[in-house]
Amino acid sequence: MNSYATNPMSKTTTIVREGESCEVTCINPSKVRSLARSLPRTSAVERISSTFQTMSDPSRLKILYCVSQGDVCVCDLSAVLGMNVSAVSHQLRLLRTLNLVKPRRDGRIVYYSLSDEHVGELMRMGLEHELES
Amino acid sequence: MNSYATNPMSKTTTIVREGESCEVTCINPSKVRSLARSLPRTSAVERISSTFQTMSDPSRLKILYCVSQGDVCVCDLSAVLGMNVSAVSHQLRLLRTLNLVKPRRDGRIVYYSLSDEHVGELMRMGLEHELES
DNA sequence: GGATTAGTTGCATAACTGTTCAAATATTAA
DNA sequence: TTAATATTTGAACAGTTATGCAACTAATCC
Repeated sequence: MNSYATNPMSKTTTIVREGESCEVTCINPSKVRSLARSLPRTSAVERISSTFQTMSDPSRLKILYCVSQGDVCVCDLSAVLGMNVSAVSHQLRLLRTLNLVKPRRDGRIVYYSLSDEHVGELMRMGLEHELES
Repeated sequence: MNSYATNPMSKTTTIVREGESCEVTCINPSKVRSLARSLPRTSAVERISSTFQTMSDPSRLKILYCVSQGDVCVCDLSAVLGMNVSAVSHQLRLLRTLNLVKPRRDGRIVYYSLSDEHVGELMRMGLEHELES
């Protein structure tokens, strides 16, 4: 095979990554090829992970919880969460940009509500598991 | 009421936040009290959000996907993902610390597999939604 | 217009994070 | 023991991010 002091376990095989073929060294070629075929491409994984990232901050997750229960204004969110009004507004802007919440103005007051049901589902699932463990 | 030029919408009420009672100014006292009652406490929210944070990185999410399909060694993960072996190992250590993956040594080779079914569920849900949209 | 309230935004900053490089450890076989 | 391989680890770095402050806009009522 070769003249090294130990037998390397590694072999080489060809896989397709992000649409382009490339040769890689690995231990289990068939497993690697199988994974390379089924792994969603980076663009899709990035979209999913960014959804999770939105829910990865405690303050933001609390905000999402509140607005999932119905319309809540900035001032009330600030009161419930014990957060600076400015901090709440910054987070709401982020959520607005991602189309996860939608604002409704009533005079000086702006009410926010959850507009993405998928995020609501993931949040409920996370909550359920946490409370039962 | 008062002698200001405009009528403020804000009122004050008392809620319980993280176990301690505090007076807050808000627009809708009853809504605020209701949210304050149902909002899980910070320690629980932090645990949930840290689960989401784990899945908020594309590389880590790919690793989790791979090890959810069966045992995979570091070298093969590196090959499939096109990542530095060291980077993969760093991420695996993090996942190990969180008890999300478990290692199994076979000689020089260490195989990792998913050990937290809840994370697997959340990942599948995220994937399903992404692929259908 | 003028004064007050509700909310937004830009900037600065401190904290965190993912990756790489280099060095170390663990295992195997000659 | 020696050499090679598979993985781990520590340190450093670049990039990101959540928050607070101050200044701003938007809306209301006199």
